[in-house]
Amino acid sequence: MSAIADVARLAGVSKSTASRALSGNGYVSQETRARVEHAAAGIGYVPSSIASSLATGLTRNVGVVIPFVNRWFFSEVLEGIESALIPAGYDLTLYRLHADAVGRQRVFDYFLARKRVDAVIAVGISLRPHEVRSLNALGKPIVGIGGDIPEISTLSIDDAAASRFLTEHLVSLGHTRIMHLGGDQHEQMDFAVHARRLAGVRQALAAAGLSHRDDFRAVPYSIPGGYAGGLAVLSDPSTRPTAIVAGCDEIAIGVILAARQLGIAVPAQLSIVGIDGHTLAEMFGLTTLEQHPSIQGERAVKLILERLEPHAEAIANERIGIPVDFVVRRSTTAPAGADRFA
Amino acid sequence: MSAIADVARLAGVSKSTASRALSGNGYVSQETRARVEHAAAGIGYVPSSIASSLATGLTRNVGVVIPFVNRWFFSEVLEGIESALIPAGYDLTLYRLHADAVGRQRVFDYFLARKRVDAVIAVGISLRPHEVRSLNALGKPIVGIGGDIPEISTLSIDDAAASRFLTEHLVSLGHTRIMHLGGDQHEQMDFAVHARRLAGVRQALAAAGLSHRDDFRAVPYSIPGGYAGGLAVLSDPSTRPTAIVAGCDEIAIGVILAARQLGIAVPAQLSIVGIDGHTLAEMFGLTTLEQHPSIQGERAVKLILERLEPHAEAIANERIGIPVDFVVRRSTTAPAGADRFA
DNA sequence: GAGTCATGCGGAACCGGTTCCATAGGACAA
DNA sequence: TTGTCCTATGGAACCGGTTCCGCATGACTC
Repeated sequence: MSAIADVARLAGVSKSTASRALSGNGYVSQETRARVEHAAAGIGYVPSSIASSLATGLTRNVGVVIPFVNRWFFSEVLEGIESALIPAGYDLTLYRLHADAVGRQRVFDYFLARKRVDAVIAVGISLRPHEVRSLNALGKPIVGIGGDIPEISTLSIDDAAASRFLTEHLVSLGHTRIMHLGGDQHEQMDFAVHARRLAGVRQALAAAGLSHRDDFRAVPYSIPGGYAGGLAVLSDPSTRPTAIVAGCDEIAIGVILAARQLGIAVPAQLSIVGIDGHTLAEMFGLTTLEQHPSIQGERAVKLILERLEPHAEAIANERIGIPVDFVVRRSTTAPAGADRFA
Repeated sequence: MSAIADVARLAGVSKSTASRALSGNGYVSQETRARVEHAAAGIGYVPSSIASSLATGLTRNVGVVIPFVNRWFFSEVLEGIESALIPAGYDLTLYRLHADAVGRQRVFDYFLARKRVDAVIAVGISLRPHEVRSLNALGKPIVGIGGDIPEISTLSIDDAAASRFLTEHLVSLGHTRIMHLGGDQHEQMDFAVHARRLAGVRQALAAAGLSHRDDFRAVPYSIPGGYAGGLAVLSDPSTRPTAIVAGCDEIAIGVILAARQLGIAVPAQLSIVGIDGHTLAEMFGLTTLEQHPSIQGERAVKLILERLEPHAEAIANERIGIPVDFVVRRSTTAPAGADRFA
């Protein structure tokens, strides 16, 4: 194991000069620097980031806590975080936070606190006040994605506004029997995303005077979930809605497949909208509200890096709304028989 | 910043005794241990894993290099790795290795080598000999997933055998016009997965005397890729195959959607098989060969942990074949008009 | 010619744990 | 009674960098 002391000896300088030469901090003559670098290359010197971290107090490592890595939204966010973090010279340590409270406790107490990371990005996880406090006490910046967390900066779309907007769009097309297929209210994760999206739909329906009893059905947040839910909701022609606001694109795609299965023409007999901008949305001609999760990840990194600047003292915590893009494709139109220009 | 020295002072013992009391190594009386623990709790002592790493030479951190996190196979593997690593007390540091060589070089030189990790798991990335050597020189165990890498232990399915088996299955059903829709031979990643799967199909076709010119079409490894390829291949009834071996389940699902689009009945007019065991395979009734990527991730962790045992000196490098499960669903049958028992 | 300042470098302390070594008391066996 | 072993603890070295401080040199200013 060759250390910087070996490099120094070989170059005939002191440890401190070798350190300065290799790190570029402080005064070192051109000639000395060259000698040190040559010596380092000669013995294949590799600096120990651990020793460096201990001395400087900086790990150059950011912890990402996330509930899933194999779901579209989360993997996209993770990709965005990774691609922004590495060029900035930071490592990414991944902590998947399961539903189980013990594991969560363990991650916070055992891993995050132990000065292993300089900062934390929480994706789709609502940190508890004491979790925020313990991280704050260690002076570690935190940024959240996916919902509001008191006392820290967060990045998210406005879920209620999103589904309200989509519902209003369907209303403006002339639909009157609109239904929401979204996530189970009891199975949602920390942020009440499912509840907020449902609320948005209901707000729009109420505003249009189109509220009705069967305005919602809970389904798993996946293509099979949307498919099964779609079959259930669409099979009876007498009660069938003319438009569906899906809780996410995956549900929407499932509903499209269910409609095809039942021989219901989309959009002629059924309009469908989703939220996400999923990779498959284009192929299925899905009208959706894109929320660009990978950009959310990149922006979170930018916020973290700002807070990691040496001088940056207290940056105000803010709730940053992520802009969404409404993309109209072939899954929406006016309901059959409606006069579009009524 | 309270350190172990503060704990020691508060408990009226030496640093060494405090360390022994808290870590559980060495002799400490019950009474002293209790005093130390009480003192630690009192001032909210949090050990620095960095300092511990420097002293012990162990980071309790495993590096995972992976080309994607937002593709099914890779995210499943990652999930499997994570869920096995955390309970073992290890952190997971993620390095996404892009196609670009500069980034790759950087990851290896700048991050992995710097003693930040105790071991490396390479997923879907064929480490170069010098990369393996540099990691070996640092005494860091490596395990690969997805293909063979000289000099290290690897975990993978036998790609050629898999596609050969599936092709043989279609042959045994009586199909004679079998085609492969797989990945572009020039766009594959490090491991020649695309080439090997194509080779397996051709071996089986040749063995059955069914070789033909139009036995392969290159498509993107995705549902839209399979869809577009499917439309192209299936639109002409005179040249249409009666069975398709897809390079992966996503392509297979795309082909199923293309067939539906063209009004081709699956499996009556077209049999389709995939490789993967994708989450959506069941919903589409896809006959496939499951390769359980999350289990591959878990097994890789097991291998890594064995190699990380203090005494474990030289464990032989082996190529471990991952068992696959053949799951027959509704996408395969004998070709129309064929006498199944001929 | 004395004072100031920028540059270049070595020595030593420091980050916060772990662990080797020495010391000492008590139990137990020969 | 002496020797040996086990337990319990403190002191100090150590892991491998970074950085503060001090000293020396040379250029430049007044």
